[in-house]
Amino acid sequence: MKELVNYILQFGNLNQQQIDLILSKGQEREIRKEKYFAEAGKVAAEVGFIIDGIMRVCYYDNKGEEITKYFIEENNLVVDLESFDNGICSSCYVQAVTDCKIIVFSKKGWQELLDTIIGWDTIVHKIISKALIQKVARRSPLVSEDATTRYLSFMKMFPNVINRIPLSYLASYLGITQSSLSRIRKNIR
Amino acid sequence: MKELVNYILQFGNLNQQQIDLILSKGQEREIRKEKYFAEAGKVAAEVGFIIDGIMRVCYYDNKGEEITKYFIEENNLVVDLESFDNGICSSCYVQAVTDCKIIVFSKKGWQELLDTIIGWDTIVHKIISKALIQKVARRSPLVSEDATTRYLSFMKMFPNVINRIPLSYLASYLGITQSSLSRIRKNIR
DNA sequence: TTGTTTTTTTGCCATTTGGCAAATGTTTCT
DNA sequence: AGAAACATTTGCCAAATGGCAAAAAAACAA
Repeated sequence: MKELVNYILQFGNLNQQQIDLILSKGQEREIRKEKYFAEAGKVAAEVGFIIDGIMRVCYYDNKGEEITKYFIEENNLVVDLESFDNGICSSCYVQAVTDCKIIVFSKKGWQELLDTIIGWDTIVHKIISKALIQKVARRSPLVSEDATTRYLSFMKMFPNVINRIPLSYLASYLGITQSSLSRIRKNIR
Repeated sequence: MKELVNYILQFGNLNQQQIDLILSKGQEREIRKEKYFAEAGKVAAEVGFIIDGIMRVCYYDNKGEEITKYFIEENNLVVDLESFDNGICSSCYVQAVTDCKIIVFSKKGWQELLDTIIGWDTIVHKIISKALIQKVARRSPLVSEDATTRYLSFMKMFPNVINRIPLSYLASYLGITQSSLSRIRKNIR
């Protein structure tokens, strides 16, 4: 759980008692590659923190194509905020891309922390804002760059991810076809 | 200021005194078409709420091309959060696309509200989360759709914006060239 | 109105990317 | 190891988009 504690303390200070309380609400869980942490059509009921592994958020577009919206790496929260906060059905799947180890908080446990620990809500706000800003920042350049540039940027940004994920996931994330991505790889070598 | 009050009250309850305090910190300002509300390289020092008009956030990519990252319409907050919160230089310009009327809060006034009004931070957080989630939701489909679909989606989503903005802004927002966008328009008619 | 400037459209052709299917390579399971 | 399932690469050609420059249209100013 050390990773989670370090992560949280970046965003604000907590005493040992508060940290222990937080950890007491978290439950460690393993998720096998390709298994789902959350599914479209269901209401998100848990907040996860990835200790090890890579997950992805994906959905099916109106042509039935599976689109990877983003990847989430180690040391990040994973939750469909819109669904979790508002109790509405999620439109995305959250799937383990590699075998993952995560810490899970139930909605109930999470709420208890918010009610109990003074300042926890502020920390959570900061974490969430940062994550959302990061999502926008990562997704935006993909619109204007050409395919090769997108791939190179991804490599630069996630050097340790690129060899752990299937090409098809990456292609849909970058907004290109598998074959195009394969050709781009070839040209770069 | 009625618009601002309605907007805020969607996210939480406040009494009249609190509302008056908020409004007292806001200052009405007009921004002429093409003028800037905020500039790249400067630290964001104000939060704005657009009463009337359309603004856009844009930057110059490494080829020197001007890219519109998103449009912001009436009844939305406008602020570069990363810059405003962390005191770092902004990487984007915020520019009026049409003549705009906005309500402006200085960083100082904004902070005073946060310090004074209990629950205001929660409301602000909700507003910001929603806005960020919306940004991701709008930007994401642009990656995977083809150019014509992007344009049609934009038209559907912003029917009352499309005729108020120059083609060049829209093209860079959609990630295509002006000429392509012009041809797409032609084919649709 | 007239002339000037800016924006948008269009033509021509090059380049990029997609679609499909077959071939090759890799993983998984027994 | 061998077979089956799955992932990636490749070839071929079609379709989409870009680049550039000129023409047309629209907006603006005198």
